[in-house]
Amino acid sequence: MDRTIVPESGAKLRLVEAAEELFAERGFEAVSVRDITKRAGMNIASVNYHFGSRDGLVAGVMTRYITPINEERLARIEALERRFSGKPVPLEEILDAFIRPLATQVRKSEMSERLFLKLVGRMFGEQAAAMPPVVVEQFKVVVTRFLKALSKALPDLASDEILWRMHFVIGGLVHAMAQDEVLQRITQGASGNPTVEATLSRFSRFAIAGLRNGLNEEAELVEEAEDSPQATFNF
Amino acid sequence: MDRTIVPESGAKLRLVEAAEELFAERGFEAVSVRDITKRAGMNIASVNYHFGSRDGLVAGVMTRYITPINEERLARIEALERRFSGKPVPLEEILDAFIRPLATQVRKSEMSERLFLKLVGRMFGEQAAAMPPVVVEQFKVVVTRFLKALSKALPDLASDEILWRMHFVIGGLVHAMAQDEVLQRITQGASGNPTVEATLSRFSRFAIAGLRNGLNEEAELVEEAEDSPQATFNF
DNA sequence: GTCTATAAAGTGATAGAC
DNA sequence: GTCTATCACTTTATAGAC
Repeated sequence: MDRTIVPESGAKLRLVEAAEELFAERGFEAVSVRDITKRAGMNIASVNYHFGSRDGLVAGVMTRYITPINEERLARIEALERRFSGKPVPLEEILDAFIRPLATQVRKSEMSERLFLKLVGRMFGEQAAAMPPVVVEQFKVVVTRFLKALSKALPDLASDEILWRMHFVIGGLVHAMAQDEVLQRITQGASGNPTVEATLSRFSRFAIAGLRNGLNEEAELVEEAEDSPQATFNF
Repeated sequence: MDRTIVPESGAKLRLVEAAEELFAERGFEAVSVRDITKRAGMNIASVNYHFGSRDGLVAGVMTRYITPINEERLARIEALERRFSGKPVPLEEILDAFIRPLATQVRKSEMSERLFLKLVGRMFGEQAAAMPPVVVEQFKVVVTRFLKALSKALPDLASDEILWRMHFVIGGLVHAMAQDEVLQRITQGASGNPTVEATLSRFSRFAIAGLRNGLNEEAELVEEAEDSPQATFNF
């Protein structure tokens, strides 16, 4: 049995590609080994032979795109930090380093844009339980690195506020990726049919405004916003 | 068999309550009828007797909280439109009408805050396929109504831009609700242990900034000061 | 309404022939 | 590496006794 999780060619690749499509369409839980082997045109036993178990295949699918995305994120943020040598990296650049790798990998992928984004969206939206430990660990590294950069770019924000805002950003990103057909259905196509780049760019502008909220405005407003966050919305 | 989907008391309620907890913890797909009846301390056949099928129970769980939330949203936006009689309702008020009902229902619920938010978050995050048609229809009404209000509040934004921004808002909201433990784990508790109200309030400020991005902020602030005397909302 | 027993179909995994 | 056949188990649903 091949030890590599994600192969470049052969039977493993065929299985991974069939699984990706099905997982994107129906979710990780709702697809059986039989569904996958049937679509791949392979034998039922092949999943266990090549991946050890169904979970092994799930891990392979998760790793295949998430790893390059996170590696590109790290490479970009490191390049930015070198370029700005100690000084804070502008917020726009940080967010670009976080989001652009999605577009990069979409282009590399042979899946349709729509399916690719659904797949990546599901990896976060659904249980992280199936995520292989390696990927989870890599994620921690990425998040930690980006939070540190954000802290320098937004020095007037409390660190827990940055944490929460980044959490909201990731949520919007995941949702925008995975749930596009919901938007289409509710609005009967009024959202147009934009490219992935256009949507990600639209999202970036939205997210930057949210991250920067309360800064760069009147000083009074900043004070107010940070003093009593709860009183703002008196539930 | 009782025809009401969500009962006030008795066997149906016990099943719904057990199901809610399990769905919140593990997701709608990963829980079996056996799991539910076991936790409810009831017989395996009771789900089919009381709800016709597993899907009937899922529909009951979905309806139980989403319906009141959407009804409260509609009541609030209608009240606002009456109060502002034709003039645009301020953005802060619109978003408040959309988000506050979540806090209202959390308080009414007997579940823990954490579990309740995970449950509601999952209803959107996971497939809307299981959502009963009545609820889907109600959702369309809510979204349409709020988009119209947003268009009046943000007259300089193209309608498809408003659509997308609202989509990002809902995504951040869902993610913030359903995935709190991810945030906790990655950051080892640095996000604090805020109340639901505090989190929703934090999110509101983030979302309003994103929605308003690119518009003339000074003009907005002046208008806001004149239009809404209750300046407790310092967005 | 509640229970037992069971049907009918699906699940992941594997032994062993080729 | 690929295949068949099958195991052991779980799933939802239901018929029928009480």
